[in-house]
Amino acid sequence: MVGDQAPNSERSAPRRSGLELNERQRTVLRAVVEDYVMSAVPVGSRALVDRYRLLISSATVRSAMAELEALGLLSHPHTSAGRVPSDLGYRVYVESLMHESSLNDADQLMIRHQFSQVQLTSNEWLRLAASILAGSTRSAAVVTPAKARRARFGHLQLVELGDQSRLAVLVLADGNVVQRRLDHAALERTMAGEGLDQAQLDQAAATINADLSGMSGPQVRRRLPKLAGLTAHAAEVVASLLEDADTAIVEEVFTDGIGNVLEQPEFAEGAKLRGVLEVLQRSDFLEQLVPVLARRGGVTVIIGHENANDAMHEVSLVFAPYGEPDRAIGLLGVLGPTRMPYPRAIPTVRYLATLMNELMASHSGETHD
Amino acid sequence: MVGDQAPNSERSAPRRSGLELNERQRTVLRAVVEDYVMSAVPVGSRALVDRYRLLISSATVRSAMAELEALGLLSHPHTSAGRVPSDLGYRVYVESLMHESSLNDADQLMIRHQFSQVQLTSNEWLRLAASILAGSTRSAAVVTPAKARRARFGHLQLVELGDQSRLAVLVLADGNVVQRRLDHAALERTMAGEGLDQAQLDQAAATINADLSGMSGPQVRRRLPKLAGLTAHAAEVVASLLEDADTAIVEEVFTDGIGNVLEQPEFAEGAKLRGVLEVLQRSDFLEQLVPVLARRGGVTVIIGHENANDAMHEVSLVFAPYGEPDRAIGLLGVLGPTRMPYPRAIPTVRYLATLMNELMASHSGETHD
DNA sequence: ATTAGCACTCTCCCCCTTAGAGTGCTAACG
DNA sequence: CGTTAGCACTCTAAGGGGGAGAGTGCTAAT
Repeated sequence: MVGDQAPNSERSAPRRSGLELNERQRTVLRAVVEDYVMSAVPVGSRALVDRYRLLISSATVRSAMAELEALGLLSHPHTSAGRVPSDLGYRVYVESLMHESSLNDADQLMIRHQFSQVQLTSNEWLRLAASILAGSTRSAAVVTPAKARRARFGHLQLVELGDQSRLAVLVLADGNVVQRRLDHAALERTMAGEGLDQAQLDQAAATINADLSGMSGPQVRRRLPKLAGLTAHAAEVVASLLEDADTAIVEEVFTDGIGNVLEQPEFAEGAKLRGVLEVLQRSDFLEQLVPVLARRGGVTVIIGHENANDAMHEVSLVFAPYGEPDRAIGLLGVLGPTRMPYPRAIPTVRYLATLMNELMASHSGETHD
Repeated sequence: MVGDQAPNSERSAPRRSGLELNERQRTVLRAVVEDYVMSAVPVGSRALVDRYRLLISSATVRSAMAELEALGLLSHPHTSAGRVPSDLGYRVYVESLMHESSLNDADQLMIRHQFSQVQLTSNEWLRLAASILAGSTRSAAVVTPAKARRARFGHLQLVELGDQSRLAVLVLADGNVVQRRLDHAALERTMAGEGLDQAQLDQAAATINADLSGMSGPQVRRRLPKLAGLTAHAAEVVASLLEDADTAIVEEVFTDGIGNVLEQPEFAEGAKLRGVLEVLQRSDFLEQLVPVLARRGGVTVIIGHENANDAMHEVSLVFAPYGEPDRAIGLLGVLGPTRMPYPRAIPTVRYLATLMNELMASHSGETHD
């Protein structure tokens, strides 16, 4: 329905050198990939002609396989097993062999329905997106919230809480919200006065708002000396809030369907996933991915060793950015073994990215805690 | 340092019938549990006397083991393997055999240091808490944000965004924040007027705030008819925001260290964790745990089959609530195989719970997005 | 009551064998 | 000359003995 026919150039990570396959090789490679993705069992020449009703003999398939292996597209676990696609083999498949079925209308409707079903706030969108991705690709899904690369001041509100403290709520230019409770001591430093009522707080906030609109943390900090005494510490608070928001771009990552991956035979030995989970959870891996994917746009597929991170050498990523390039960018996608159902994963990821775009751009952009 | 000597009664889930062990049985059971927790290998009588320098012979240990097995505290994988503690065996160990070393000062300091290190917002506290729990117990950690059982109105702010829309930021009585962007259409219904400037918005908010303070979603909704026309739709928005907050009590769950569990031999076959992960992520499992743990207070240990949920029959939970019972309650704890280092996990969980309490209660209660 | 001794049981591991799948090569075929 | 049938070869996976070792339970002696 939306953006499902992206050009191939959009999704390839590395540029391939002129790798020209004849029709038979293409057919065989496609069949090997698809069979192996289904069965997880190395596929032999005989099985291939049987299952795919190829009109050639197994011997012919064998020689084609040998050619593909020489090209580095297939590999041999050992002499007498079937063939398995190499990372490069998957790459060729994804770029020029795959029949990429755009997500059918029923699926699209079903997904849309799930989103419309609930009174959702944006973090729940993320959770739901992850859940849908995981469910319909049988892989692990990862969704990060959309945040601006550099946090900018939007609007500050000072709120009186029940007790002595105040809450500083800072709406960023990208629509996200950062907040901090100010205790009594901090408040005195900020306001140089006690017992301020809400009207006075609003007054103070108005001053700040007029002054700092659109600024980043460092800018606010540079501006500090020039501010009237009243708001100096408040500006300090604002600056540190903005800087917090900067450093924690991908603060929360929503994942789902890790169990799906654990079920795959390549990860039957659970410890193999350990490194992947750690990279996902702890490092700035996703954060570094944001600008890369944002620049490329559309769906990016990263297969096995194409992945820079060692821990990720046995998995593939199918990811897309969403959001508005100049405002807030988030990531969403799936992670699974290289033996991944790309023709399913890619349109699903693409569709969800466009859907998230719609949701963000159009009317009710809600956010929750 | 704080609250580390809780009475035993505080942490047992089921009440045990009078199960009286003599000194030798206690010693043997303790040794079996501790050895098995360390090694993951069924422990034999001979190995036990060797490793623990028991002053009795292996034959004596054997008969003690047979007694313990008759009592249901130990079990036998098969005739000629060593003994393994049963769930009940762990239970007895946890309740009356364990030497629970309170977290030593160095560890406490180290943890405190990590919290003081960063300019943290509350969700990052949660993440950090999970990370520390996972790291120091070598299990999976789970932390949920502290939320009030029933969301109550605290303070509403209407914020003008750059474009045509406004943002409704609702600070709940428990200090959490819910927000929703109001598009143009919604805004007209709300305010019956366009081009309202910030001052007018503040005015409108003030009216609402005076009226709805402390109310729950349904209460707001009941009050709707009595409100002046101007704020009717705004109140509707408030009500639905409150109800959203209600239904999504445990909206975000921070987990860490799943890889630790995958490394344990009992979960070497990764798929065994699948059910557990699903329960944790999808169901209301944790949500149901909140009131139970809150009522019990302190650290609760749930071992294997004590767990109501079938998927959890092979894991143990060591959890504690944190927060203030009447305001906001959250959960934190670890999940691992029943073969868990309880004497380490329990004090760690307890310490982190008290630490989170301190952080929440005392000066800078910050919250972020 | 405790312990030494001993027969017995069971798993684990190693090794061997076999069956089966799949390959690569060669020679025949259209 | 590309394609195919045939065949020898290779390698794995699965199954079937043995030990070896660990551990038990029982009994008799202390």
